[in-house]
Amino acid sequence: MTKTSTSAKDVAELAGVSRAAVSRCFTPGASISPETRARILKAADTLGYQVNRLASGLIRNESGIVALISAELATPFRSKLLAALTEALQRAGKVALVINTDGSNDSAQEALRQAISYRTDAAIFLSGMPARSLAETCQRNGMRLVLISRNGHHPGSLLVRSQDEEAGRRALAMLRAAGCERPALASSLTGTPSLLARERGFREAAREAGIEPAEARLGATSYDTGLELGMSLLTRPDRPDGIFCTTDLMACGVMDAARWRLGIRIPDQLSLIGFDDIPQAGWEGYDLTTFQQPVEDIASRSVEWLISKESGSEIEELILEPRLKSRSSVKRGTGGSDQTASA
Amino acid sequence: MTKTSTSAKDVAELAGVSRAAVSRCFTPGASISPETRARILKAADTLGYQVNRLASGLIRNESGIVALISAELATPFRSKLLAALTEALQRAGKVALVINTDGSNDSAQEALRQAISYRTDAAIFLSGMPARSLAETCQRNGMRLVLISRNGHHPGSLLVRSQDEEAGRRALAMLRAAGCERPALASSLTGTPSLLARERGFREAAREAGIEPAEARLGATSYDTGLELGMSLLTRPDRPDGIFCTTDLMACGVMDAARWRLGIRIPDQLSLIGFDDIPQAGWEGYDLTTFQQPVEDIASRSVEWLISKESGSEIEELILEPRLKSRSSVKRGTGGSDQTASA
DNA sequence: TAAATTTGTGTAAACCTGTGCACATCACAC
DNA sequence: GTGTGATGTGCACAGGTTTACACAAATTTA
Repeated sequence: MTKTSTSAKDVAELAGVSRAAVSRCFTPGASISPETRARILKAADTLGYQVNRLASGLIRNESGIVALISAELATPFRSKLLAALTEALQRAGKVALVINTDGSNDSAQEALRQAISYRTDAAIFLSGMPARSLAETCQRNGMRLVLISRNGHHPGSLLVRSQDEEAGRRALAMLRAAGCERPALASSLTGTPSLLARERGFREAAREAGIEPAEARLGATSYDTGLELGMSLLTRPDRPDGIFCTTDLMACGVMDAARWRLGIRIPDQLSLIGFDDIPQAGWEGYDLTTFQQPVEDIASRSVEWLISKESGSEIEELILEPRLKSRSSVKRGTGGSDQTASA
Repeated sequence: MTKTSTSAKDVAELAGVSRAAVSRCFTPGASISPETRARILKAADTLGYQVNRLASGLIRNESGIVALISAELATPFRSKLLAALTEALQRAGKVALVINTDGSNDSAQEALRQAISYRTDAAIFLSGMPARSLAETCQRNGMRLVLISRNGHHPGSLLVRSQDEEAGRRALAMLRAAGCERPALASSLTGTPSLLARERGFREAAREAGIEPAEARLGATSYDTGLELGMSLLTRPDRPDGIFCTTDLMACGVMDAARWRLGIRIPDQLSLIGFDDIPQAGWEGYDLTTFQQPVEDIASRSVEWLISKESGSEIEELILEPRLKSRSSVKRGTGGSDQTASA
């Protein structure tokens, strides 16, 4: 009936040692004799004792908790990243506190406050950005910050991103190599930095090639937006014959609009390229050519950075190369090889 | 350069009050005068003070943390549930600690140990089950346990599940009403209790109708398994004309195998029913008839239960009715209405 | 005006752990 | 016998908070 769980004191009494001994028993590398250690472990086992990490974190100033701050957790890409991050954290002996936001910076800021109140060892942002002043407060307190696919750069925090602009350029080159004469661009209105970079790369490469691509930008980064984008672009008089979607989720929507609503054949009449390599991109019906985000790398290297003790490690930006997943949604080139012209 | 963050003591000094006052300032309902409260809030703001919930949880014996224990976080249904749970928890002033497992009971047990070491207020299991003894230890310490779609029942914990068996029965009835003469069952080998119940319902209803349905059970509960299931069932000499898949994810695989590998038309030649109502089931190309799991309900009512102070609340089992989402993957009945025979 | 009540504040103990310091024990060598 | 070093243990404090208790001040009541 006791509301409070068993503490080190109880274990110490049962084992007939001091509280300090049981603390040392669970501290790797502490000086303790094998026999007392065994006696304590036995007592701990019968009592079902687990070290209280709240108290431990309080005194050691290291809670072992890392906050993951994100919006739209149920989205394929986000959930994939979330899974990879939680696994990487667990491998490193940390544990993930997941806080979801509505995507706004205010909401992310509030999430960070939550993280601070739990004295989180670090915070990883998948969405939004905290104000500079709060971020500085965090870092003064020894809390590491990781920003994934964010743009603004707080000194002392790690910035992880893909070569988005480059991918946009490659997408245009691939569409042209596939013989597309009217390439188009489809994106959302969210203004996410990584999406903007992909758009920019595509647009600039087009300009360099002397092409003015059709563009459509609508709503949120979702499948439904993809459907609308498809309808909007593919009912134009000068119908595009190749579309680069800044996200796989939207690409799936575009493909479905083309195939099921307009009867357009993929890739004969329309080539499609996405970004992220979500699981659905590999599904039989889509088989979408896309750029694979190295999710595992992002996760493991982020965690690696934030558990490295030396804050003086110079690396503060991590740019990863997305790997092209070439599938059947892009028409085989006009005899040319798959060489994509680089900038 | 101080490694330790600002504490209530700092705020108290700056505001010229005692540490107790600043504690009362942040405790709703505590007795404090408006002017000192204002002075403290101002001081807290300039110092960027956040109440240390580690220390708070230590003394109040209530950390505000709830553990979510699950495998395969990146799966559409799981991530949907996870998102709903984290949101519901945040609305209730709690915060979610996500621990992922490999699906085994041992792994879940280990996760629960982690939860205990953080003195979590509650633990919600989406996968696996802890041993009875450990579960009892938790409850003795005032930690609530919620088991979602699990079967074994620890007294004192909340069991949340859908009417799976009933849904299986309805699935068979619907296929028959659609004119299917060779209904079949497709499932995974994981032995998840909810999947088994759906299978059982389907099988029993078939037996009662004097039918012996074809069955296929393979591997994990995944899209790829669905592909294999589809190939396995649909290349039989007595090819099924209706399949109930115990999961949407597998149903998508079955549909893709039928449509893209075997050229079978849906629903003319094959009717399909799934379970869960994952987002992809509503996508244009699938438009899958399925049973919608009331994810929001599951989340909000679980959280409601676990924050209710009175552990004497008698309700210990929560059975939710999945809502039928009737879409185009099932052939329109032979003139009959959509009445599904109940047991 | 005195007594009784309310209101707000400070003091100190409690929660549970990690760890510096002092000390006891033991082995060993001289 | 003492000196030296190594090893293991206990004491006591620190870390940041909540809260019971005591008490002073302010307000109401008689």
